[in-house]
Amino acid sequence: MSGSLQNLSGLDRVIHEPARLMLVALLSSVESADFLFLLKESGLTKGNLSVHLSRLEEAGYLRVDKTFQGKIPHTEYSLTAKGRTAFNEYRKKLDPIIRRHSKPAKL
Amino acid sequence: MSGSLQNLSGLDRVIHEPARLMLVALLSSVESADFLFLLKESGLTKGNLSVHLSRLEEAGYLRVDKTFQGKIPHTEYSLTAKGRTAFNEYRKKLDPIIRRHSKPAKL
DNA sequence: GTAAACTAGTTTATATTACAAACTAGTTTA
DNA sequence: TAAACTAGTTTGTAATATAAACTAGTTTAC
Repeated sequence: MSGSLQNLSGLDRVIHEPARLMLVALLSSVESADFLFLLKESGLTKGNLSVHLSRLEEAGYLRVDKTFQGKIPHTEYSLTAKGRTAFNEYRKKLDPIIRRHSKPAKL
Repeated sequence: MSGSLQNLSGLDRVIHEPARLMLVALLSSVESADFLFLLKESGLTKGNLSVHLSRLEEAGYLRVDKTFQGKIPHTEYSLTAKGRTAFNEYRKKLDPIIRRHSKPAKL
């Protein structure tokens, strides 16, 4: 490993998974969101959404606030500071690959 | 799925895998590269590199040119037009997520 | 002349996943 | 009282990624 791309090997897999990347990107643009909103926005199944949210919570990237609105349970999800930092780190790593270097290789 | 992030579900998994993303990014910046170069640049093990290159070849993203330099086998890998297109598509999809929208959420 | 190091892989085995579907447990509304 | 709702958990399957072991030859150093 001598090139300048070695950084990709340490890419945060928790965030890299498309479903979770979608969720983290979504949550990074709002203060918080509830389960139903994330379900509709993401297009994931309930089970799948639940598992991915759990994974983000385990990683410490997600704060889960469970309350009752009357008798109905209501859960709000929001990124933690750690989650925002991890997302920013992730974007920083991918940025040079996603951005155009503007000098296309001679074909 | 009503939001603007549904595009991520159709993300090209062949390219998304970090090891292959690294390889494709690498190959997109050169005309071609041989096995040893990719091995050193990527930091992957031989078997792993071999498998990932096969997967890219199966997807039609990679052209493999096997020759002999004297009696020693030499293999050159280069992206196909399809591979370059797929990589550009991939970057186009991730771009809005990786780029800063500049308006940070109110914390 | 033979053992080590090289090119360029393939095969195998293990471990981790992602995902959908089925299930749980309760509440509300028609 | 049955259907639809919130908010999940559990389970089973299938696809991965990865490292390690193996193949098959060539070259070089001792």
